[in-house]
Amino acid sequence: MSGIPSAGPQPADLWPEVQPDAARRLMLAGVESFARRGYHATTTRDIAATAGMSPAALYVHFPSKAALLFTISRSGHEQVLGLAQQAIDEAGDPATAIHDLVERFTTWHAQRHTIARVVQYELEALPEQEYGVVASLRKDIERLVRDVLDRGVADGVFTVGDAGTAARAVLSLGVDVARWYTDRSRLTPEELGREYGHLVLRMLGAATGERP
Amino acid sequence: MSGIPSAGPQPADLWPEVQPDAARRLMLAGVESFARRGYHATTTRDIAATAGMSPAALYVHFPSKAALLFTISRSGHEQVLGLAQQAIDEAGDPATAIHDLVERFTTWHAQRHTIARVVQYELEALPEQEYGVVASLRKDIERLVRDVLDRGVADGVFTVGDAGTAARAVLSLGVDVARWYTDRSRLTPEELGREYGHLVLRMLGAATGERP
DNA sequence: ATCCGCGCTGAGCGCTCGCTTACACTGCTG
DNA sequence: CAGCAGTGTAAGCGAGCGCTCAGCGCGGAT
Repeated sequence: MSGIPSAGPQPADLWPEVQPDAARRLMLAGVESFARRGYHATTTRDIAATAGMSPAALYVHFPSKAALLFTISRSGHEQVLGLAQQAIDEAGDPATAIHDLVERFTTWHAQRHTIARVVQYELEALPEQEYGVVASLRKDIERLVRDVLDRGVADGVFTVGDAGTAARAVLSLGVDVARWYTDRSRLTPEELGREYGHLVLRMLGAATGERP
Repeated sequence: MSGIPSAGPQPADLWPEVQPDAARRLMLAGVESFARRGYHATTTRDIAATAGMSPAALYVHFPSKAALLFTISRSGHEQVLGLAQQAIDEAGDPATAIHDLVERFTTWHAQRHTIARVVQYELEALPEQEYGVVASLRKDIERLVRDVLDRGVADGVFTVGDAGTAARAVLSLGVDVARWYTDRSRLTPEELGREYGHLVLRMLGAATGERP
């Protein structure tokens, strides 16, 4: 159905547009630290040390530790939203759309599992206003999936008891990948994405013409 | 297939065996605080205030804040392991076993979503030794699911590309419920459990004799 | 040659953290 | 009644936190 080539597993080329270079290094260091220990257990000294700078350097580029998290989180959510939207736009029918969306969504969460962990599990640490921005992006993503599911049910390709619950389940599978996937996991991000795309179609009652 | 009656949505009767009463109130306060803000963002003063005591009272019953988390986490993991084991023991075949396991697992995570959040998402805050104990319980749970899946594949009732990946997916669905479920969610824990039990059977390629 | 402004640092401020200590109250036991 | 174990508190210690600030080095414009 889709078959996206891997963009490379390293996050080195994340945020190529962020200027100056030091700000990007701080974001990278923040992702690393937040993912490993969690936002609240991470100190600004940790982040600075990982980025090879003094603690005060953080405040030259970001007004606060929370603002650094927000920049990371918003960017990640925008990437995911874009990737979901693209999968839907490029697909002709709901089954292909859901399949490709799940495949790319899952692959992204496995490939970028460090940033994905921050994106999915540290958003409650955001200040109220910033949280609102991110929450709105999350609603957009859920709405996208929900709408495709509704179309599929209307077309008779999906059979689900409750579309809202099914949408949650579809996203849950991909989101949870960020929790358990590591670089030592047996399947590559692409293999996992393909497998999950398949599982989800079956879960939704869409015949995929398979047999072992 | 199963149909477990709800044990009551309130966690008031959790840990009825914990003595003295003040220790249980502290655990309850800890669960509440850890779930809402996360372990590291929770202060011992928060916990004590929620339990209606002075900060020093915590140390009468627990040697440290981390020990309180450990007590909560271990107990929760033991409950989940027990519930999974029981579902398997009571079922005659792999399909029924997986269905009932997912149903009870999901219902538990929705009904006890506050403690489930702590159990599933705060374990990395545990000290190394305590983490080991909990990690071992988690391995037991995963092994349980994995074994049932293997049996089902051998019997020809399940069709999956990779049993390990499928086991992860099955557990992911239930675990992630703790992240998004709230008391205001549209489906009751029991309804959600039934729906997820159904979805998982279909995901595993087990015909359930359904049609809308 | 001088100046400016950006990127960065060393030092440290004010505060809150987990936890300890000294002590008080209660009810039970001899 | 004295003694004691169990349960609680008020006060506060030392450490580490997020963040600030005065100043420094340096490349480019004047």
